[in-house]
Amino acid sequence: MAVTLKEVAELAGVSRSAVSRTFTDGASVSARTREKVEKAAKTLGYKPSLIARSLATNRTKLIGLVANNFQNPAFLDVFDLFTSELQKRELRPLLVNLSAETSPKKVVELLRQYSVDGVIVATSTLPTSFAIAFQTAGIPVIHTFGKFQANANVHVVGIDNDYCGAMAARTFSERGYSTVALLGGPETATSTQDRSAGFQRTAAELGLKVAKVCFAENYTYKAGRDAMRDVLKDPEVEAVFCGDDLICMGAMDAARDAGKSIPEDIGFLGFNDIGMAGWDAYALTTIRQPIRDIIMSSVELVVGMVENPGRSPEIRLFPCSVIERGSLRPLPEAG
Amino acid sequence: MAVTLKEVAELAGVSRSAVSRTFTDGASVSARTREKVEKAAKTLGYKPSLIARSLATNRTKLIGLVANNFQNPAFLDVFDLFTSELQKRELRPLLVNLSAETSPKKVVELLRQYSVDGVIVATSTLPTSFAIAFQTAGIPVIHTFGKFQANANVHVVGIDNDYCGAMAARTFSERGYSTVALLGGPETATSTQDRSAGFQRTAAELGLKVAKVCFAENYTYKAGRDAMRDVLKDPEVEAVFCGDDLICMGAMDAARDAGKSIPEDIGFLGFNDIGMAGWDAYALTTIRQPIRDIIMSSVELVVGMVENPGRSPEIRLFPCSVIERGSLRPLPEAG
DNA sequence: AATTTTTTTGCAACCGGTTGCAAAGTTTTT
DNA sequence: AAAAACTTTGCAACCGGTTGCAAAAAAATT
Repeated sequence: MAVTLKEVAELAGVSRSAVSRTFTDGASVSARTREKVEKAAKTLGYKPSLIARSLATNRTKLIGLVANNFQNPAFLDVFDLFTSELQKRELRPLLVNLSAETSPKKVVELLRQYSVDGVIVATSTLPTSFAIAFQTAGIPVIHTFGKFQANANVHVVGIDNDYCGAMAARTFSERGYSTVALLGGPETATSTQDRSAGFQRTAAELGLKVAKVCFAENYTYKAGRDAMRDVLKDPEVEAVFCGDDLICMGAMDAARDAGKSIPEDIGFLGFNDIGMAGWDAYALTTIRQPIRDIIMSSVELVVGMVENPGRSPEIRLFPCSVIERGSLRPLPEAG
Repeated sequence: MAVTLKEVAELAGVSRSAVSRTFTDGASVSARTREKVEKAAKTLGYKPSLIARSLATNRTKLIGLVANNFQNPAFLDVFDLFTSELQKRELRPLLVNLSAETSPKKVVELLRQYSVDGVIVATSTLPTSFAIAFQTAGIPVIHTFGKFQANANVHVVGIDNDYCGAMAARTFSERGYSTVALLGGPETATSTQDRSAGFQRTAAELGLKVAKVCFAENYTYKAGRDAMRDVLKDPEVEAVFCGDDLICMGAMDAARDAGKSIPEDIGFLGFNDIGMAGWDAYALTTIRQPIRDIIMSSVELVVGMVENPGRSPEIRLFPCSVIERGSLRPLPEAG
C-alpha cells in the first residue's frame, strides 16, 4: 500500500541513498538530484516511514508522557501545552495513564520497548525513584511537578512547594487571621508534604495557630467537601489553606452548606489557579502555579537531554504568586 | 545499550527465529526451547523492540487520537477513558492536538508516517470529510462524537444530536415553559447544528416559542457568559438550552449577575453532565451524554477495524437522558 | 521396526529506511 | 592542462525484529 524509498528511487533513476538523503536534513545532495527525487516523490505521494527511520537512527521522536491525574482540570492545561509544545518541535507525545497501568516497573518497560526518546513524568504523587528508574534504563527523564533535592540526581521542573506553603502562612498572617487550618491534597504526594512543612513552620514563626491539619484523599471536589466536614467541627478555624483549587471548591461548598459565608465567616486559599477559580460562584483567592512556564521548560529540557544525554541534572523552579479574588479578607490598608 | 534478539539467541544456544517465536503469541516453540530462551532473556533483561517488530509486521499498536478541544473538562473523561481502555488492550494512544497543528491534511500525513494502526477522531467540530481523509489513506478511522448520515461511509460513534435537541424542547414543554432560548455551542460544530434543528423543530411542534437563538464562540465559561448577555436583552425568555455545561455555567453566572435567580426567574438546561454540573453552586439540570459507553465502543470498534479492515461502516448511537437537578422548574405533579 | 503424520527448528529473505566508505564527478588551484 | 580539494553518488552493511519454507526431530500409526 504505502510507497517506499525504492519505488521513488526507481522512478527518479537514482540510488536509494540519494532518496534517503533528500529527506534527511543536512545530507549532501546536488540540486539536480534533489529536484528529480522530489518530483518522483510527489508523483507517488511518498513520505518516509518514521518507523523504519526510527529503527535505523535509533531515534523515534516520541516523548513519553506519564500522568496519573486525569481527573483534575489543571491537567487540561498540562495536556494542551505539552502536546502543542511537542508538536512545534515535531515530536509526539505517547501518553501513559498511570492509574490504569499496574506497576510503575511495567511503565518503564513499556516506554523502553517503544524506544521513546525521552520521558516526562508529570505528577507530584510519585516518588523520585520512579523517575530514576527511567534514568537507570538509559532514558532521558524529567520529573515535572516533582520533588527537588539539593543533591539532584534527576531533572526536576516545578515549584518550591515548601516556599509556597510558607507563602500561604504569610498570606493569612498579613490579613490578620490568627487561627487557621490546612486541608492538603493526598498525604502521600511530595508536594503536599513540602507545602505542609513550609506552612506549619512559617505559621509557627508568625504566631499563627494551625488548629487543624487534614488531607483530602484525592484531587477532587468531593474529597475536598468530605474532608472539610472534619475541619468544620473546629469552630475557631478562621481560614483554610487547601492543597488544590478543586479540593478548595468542595470545601467552600461544605462550608456554605453549614451556613457559613465566605469570606466573612471563613476564608479559603486555594492552589493552582485553574480556570474555574475565577468563576463568580467561587471567586477563589489562590496561589497560582505557572503551569505554562513549567511545561515549556520541561519540554525544552527533555529535548536538551535527548540531544545531550550527559547533561547533568538540573532543577528549575518557577515562582508562584497569590491571585487575589474574594475568598479571603482583604489586606489591611497600608500605613 | 539495549539487548537484542541475537544476543539472547547466542546465550540460549538457539536460532534467532526461536527467540522471536517465544515472544510471539501463537508461534510454535517446544517447551524446552521456550524455557532456555526465557531464562536467557531474563538474564540479559531482554524485551523485544516494538519499533523493529512494527517494521516487520506492519502493525504498530499505536492508535492516533485526534482532538481539538483541550479546554473542556468533558475531555478529561475522554482522555482518561481512551488511554486506559487502549492500555487494557496493549495499545498506545498517539495524541494529536489539532488546535496547534496547522492543516488537517498534515495530521493525516503525520499519522500515516507513524503507521498508526487506527485513528479516533474525537470531535464534533470537524466535518466528516476529515475522518474520510484517513480512510482514503487506508487508515481505519472512527469519528467519535461525529455526525452520522443514513448512507454512512465512515464509522461514527456518538449520540443522536437532533433527538437530543428534541428532548430539550420536550423537557421545557413538560415543565410549563412557553418562551425559551437556545444558546448553542460553536455554530460550525455539526453537533450544534443538529441539536439546534431538533430543538427548533420540536419546539414548533409543541407550541414552544424560541425567542432567541445564539451561539457561543467556543466551549468555555467565558463564551457562555458573553453570549448570555445577548439573551438577557430579551426579557420574555424563561429558560435557556445551552450547548454545553461549561457554556451553561457561564450563562448562569451572567444571569445571576443581572439579578436573576435560578430557576425562579430563568431556567437553564445544560449538556454533557460534566462533574461540575453537580456542584452546589450550579446544580445544573442537564442532558447527560454517556461518554463512557461512547469511548469504550469507539475503542472496540477501532480494534475491530484493525483486525478486519473490510468491515463496513457502522453507526453506533447511545441514548442520552435528562439529569434532574435544580436549574429548571420541577415537573408538575402527575395526575 | 518401518512408515506416516505432526511438531519444532534454522535458514535466509524481508520490512523501509540510514550511513561509512570509496569511487566518480566537479570545482578550484597552481 | 594537470593536480589538488571538495562534492556527490552508489554500494553494501546495518538497525532488530518476523516469517515462509524445507529439513530435522518427535509422536503417532500401522
